[in-house]
Amino acid sequence: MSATKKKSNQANAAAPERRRELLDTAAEVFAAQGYNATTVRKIADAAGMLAGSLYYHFDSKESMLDEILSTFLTELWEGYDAVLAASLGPRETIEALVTESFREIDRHRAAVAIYQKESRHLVDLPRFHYLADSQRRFEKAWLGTLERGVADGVFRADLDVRLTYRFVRDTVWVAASWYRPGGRHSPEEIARQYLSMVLDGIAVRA
Amino acid sequence: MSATKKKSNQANAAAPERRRELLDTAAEVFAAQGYNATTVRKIADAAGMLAGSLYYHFDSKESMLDEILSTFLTELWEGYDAVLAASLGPRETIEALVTESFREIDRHRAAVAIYQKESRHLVDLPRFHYLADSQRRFEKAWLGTLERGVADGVFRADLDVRLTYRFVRDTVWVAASWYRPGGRHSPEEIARQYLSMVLDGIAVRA
Amino acid sequence: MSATKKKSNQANAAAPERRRELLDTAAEVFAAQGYNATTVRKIADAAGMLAGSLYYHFDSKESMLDEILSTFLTELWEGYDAVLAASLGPRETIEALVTESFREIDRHRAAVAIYQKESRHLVDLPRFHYLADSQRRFEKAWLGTLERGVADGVFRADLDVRLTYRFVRDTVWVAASWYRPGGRHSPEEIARQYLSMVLDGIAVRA
Amino acid sequence: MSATKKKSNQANAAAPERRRELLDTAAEVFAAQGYNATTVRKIADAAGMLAGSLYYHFDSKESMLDEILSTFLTELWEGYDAVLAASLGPRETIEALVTESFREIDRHRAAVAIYQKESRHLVDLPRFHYLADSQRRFEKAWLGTLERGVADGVFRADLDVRLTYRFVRDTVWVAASWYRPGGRHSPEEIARQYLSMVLDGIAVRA
DNA sequence: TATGAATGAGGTTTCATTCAT
DNA sequence: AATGAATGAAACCTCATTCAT
Repeated sequence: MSATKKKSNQANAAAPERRRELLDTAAEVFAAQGYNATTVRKIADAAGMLAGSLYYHFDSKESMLDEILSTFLTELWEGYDAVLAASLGPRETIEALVTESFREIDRHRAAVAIYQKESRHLVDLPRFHYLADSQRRFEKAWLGTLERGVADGVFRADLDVRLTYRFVRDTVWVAASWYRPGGRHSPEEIARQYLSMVLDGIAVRA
Repeated sequence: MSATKKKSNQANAAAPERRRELLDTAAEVFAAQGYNATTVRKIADAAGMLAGSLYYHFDSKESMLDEILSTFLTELWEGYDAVLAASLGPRETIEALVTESFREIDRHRAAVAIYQKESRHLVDLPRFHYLADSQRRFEKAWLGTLERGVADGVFRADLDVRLTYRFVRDTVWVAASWYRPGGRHSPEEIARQYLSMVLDGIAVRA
Repeated sequence: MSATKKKSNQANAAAPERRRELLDTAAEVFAAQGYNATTVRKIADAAGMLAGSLYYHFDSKESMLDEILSTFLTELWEGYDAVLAASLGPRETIEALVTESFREIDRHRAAVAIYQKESRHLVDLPRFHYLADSQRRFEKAWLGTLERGVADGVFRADLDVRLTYRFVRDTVWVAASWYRPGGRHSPEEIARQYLSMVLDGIAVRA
Repeated sequence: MSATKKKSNQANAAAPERRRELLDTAAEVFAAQGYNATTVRKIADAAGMLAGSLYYHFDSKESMLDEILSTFLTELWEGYDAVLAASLGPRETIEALVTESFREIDRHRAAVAIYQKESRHLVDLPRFHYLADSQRRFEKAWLGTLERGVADGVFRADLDVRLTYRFVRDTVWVAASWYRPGGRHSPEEIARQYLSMVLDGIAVRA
């Protein structure tokens, strides 16, 4: 994902499971404490090794973050692209995107939480420009679907579509901050409840 | 708010304008860059002084954060308590709380953004235990109102009230991440749109 | 000695020689310049490393001081306890304590000098409360022996025993301020001279 | 005392009582906490003013120390010189010097304590060279008297006179660390007890 | 005389990173 | 693969000192 990856420590692609383990550990700590507040030593502690040893596996703390986020976004877009390629109606598209999003939160909770908290600052770094690309595609997919729904008469025309987009987008992703995999609700159940609220409202109809 | 406030630099309460100016500056930088990524030098630069000079006014970077958050929460609860004391019906209470919340975002955008991003880690520090207290009161107010609404038959009984609470709560506060005071929408307009969406849904009624 | 010693850098107890070397270096500088006037950079210079590198081995400048003093006191009390356990007569006990003291000065000159200069302020810090404990035991041992000697008729009854205790105590320990190991006088020789003066006086007998 | 005293704040000789008050305050704090550990703010707090205000009265923290020490030494030498000019016998000279010393401790306890703790480092600063001068005169007076006493047969010849000098000198001055003016013993009484111990010993004569 | 606010140098500490083993 | 020790930059903070009022 990041543009320039010299030969670097990617060479260790020979033992990718260890890499993945370490990245998962790092992601948990980043999510719990914030990227800046996370020292490389904390990650190493959590992984049962010394700080310096991490540099056998990764170029830098930043490259860990990079790999966590880019891996997540790659998988996210696989799911989204499948949904978008299905050419569903606007309501069904929204339902599918929301459901897919909660599934991603289930699979990549830490990465989503990191993305939420850090992406704003990171976008400024050349290495993380791909975050901006992703955001643009994201907005296009969601906003487009909402607009199509308004045009088709399935979504209300009296709401500011841009405001609605922001509300919907944020509420979905911020769920990563409280969601715990294996909890009371499956991702699909959460998606169902959320969609029911957003589509039909919480008020009893007169 | 924070437990031990010796005589310390709080003594300068005599000339609070400069203090407030500096705290506003600090809050902007914290909100823009994140608390940990904000160096005390950046704050000083933004305030047009040297880093060390900040310590004439404040004990530490952390105490600036403390004062920003506690001031915000104090004002927030003044507004909330007024609403709760009015003994409105559940729907009207939700409407008033949402409107009040967007007004607070309008007034304390930076503080709200900081609160959103940092409160999770901060709660662990004894000094910031009051954040947890506030969260508990917050949950009680919102969740209680939703439950009362369900009991009264004004809110739908088929939605998980706890999930609904989380969605509603998050959507309100994340707005601080994109809201710009003086922008296209007034806080009241945003609240209206938001309430319309959450209460009645975005789908056109069958 | 100090109450809370998390895992921290004490963990390096596996390779204690480097630690001890560095502490010896630090003790020399502390003794020569005073604890407060000693910058951590001066210690690092004397040790041939950079200031930051010291923090690989120690938590803080204060913890270096703590370890220097507590190590010294531990060894001192080993010697003292052996003397006190021997149940000698009062005069012989004083002789043995004085001799042991000068031996400790010989072995831990820097630590003793630091103790002399800094213990008064340090006792106020919770971390250094053990200094007060040590002082109490110290007083009990010396004062008790003097009192026993007076009761037994081997020490003069016309002197204020408390004043005498202070004079004796001080004279022993201030020696650390001028004593140089390997100098003209061995610790035992100094002890002998000192005991002769204190026991029999410097005046020629009438 | 200190060589170069430009026009400086000595100009305030108009109101010398305030000056003296402030110096007494400063001396107490220096003695209690050590010169380096004493911030100018602590002195100002103790004097009931702000740190900056001290600079109306004094050029610098160092010049306060200078004035405290030089004033003390001036008075000390007035007393010593009177004793030395009296041409007493060696034993009577020692008695008079010790008595005079305890009187100085009574009058200048803080200054003596500071002198004890700080003079070693200070001597290196040009401004405080006079401390070295004083030490030389001091040694000459005491050591000379002891040697004269040995030659005259009033002091024992079997003791190392240099060691004895150090013991006597240190024990006298270190008393400043525990002496409290207005306590159980007058300076003269302490001197009597001390002289009795040092001259005749604490052991009962066989 | 004293205050309030600031400066600027320097101190302690943290931390990502490197590297020989 | 990992350790142990160190580097060096930069962070937070302290403090003597200055100065307009």
